Amino acid sequence: MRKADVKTEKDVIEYLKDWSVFERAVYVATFRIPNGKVSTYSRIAEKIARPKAQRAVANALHNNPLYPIVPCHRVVKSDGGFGGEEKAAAGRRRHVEREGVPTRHGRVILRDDILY
DNA sequence: CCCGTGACCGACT
DNA sequence: CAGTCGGCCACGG
Repeated sequence: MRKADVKTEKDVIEYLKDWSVFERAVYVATFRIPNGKVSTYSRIAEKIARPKAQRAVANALHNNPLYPIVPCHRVVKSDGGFGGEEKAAAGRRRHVEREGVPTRHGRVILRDDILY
């Protein structure tokens, strides 16, 4: 299956058939984040029943083979900041802003109504 | 099986 | 507010 044909959650799972169970869980959870909203590495970790695996979640998203179908740009740090290399981080920030998420001082304003 | 590597986090200075 | 520190964890070598 080609990346361009990945549309549904099932497609995501099939496309990632050879990846680990953990990584699939991370990508599926991220795939569910609605447009205009964001989540955090911690919250994703909680959603997949692995509350203490935020670092592993970040590692997985770092290797996201389905960007932007799996919207890893909607996953931010606990303080609303964007992790990773400066250039890539800025790119994800602009992408999120374009989706209507408010930011300030380069960080997402984490309000309950925009948090997934 | 041990070890290094991170897009992390909360507490603390 | 910025910088440190220790704890955490999946993954690959």
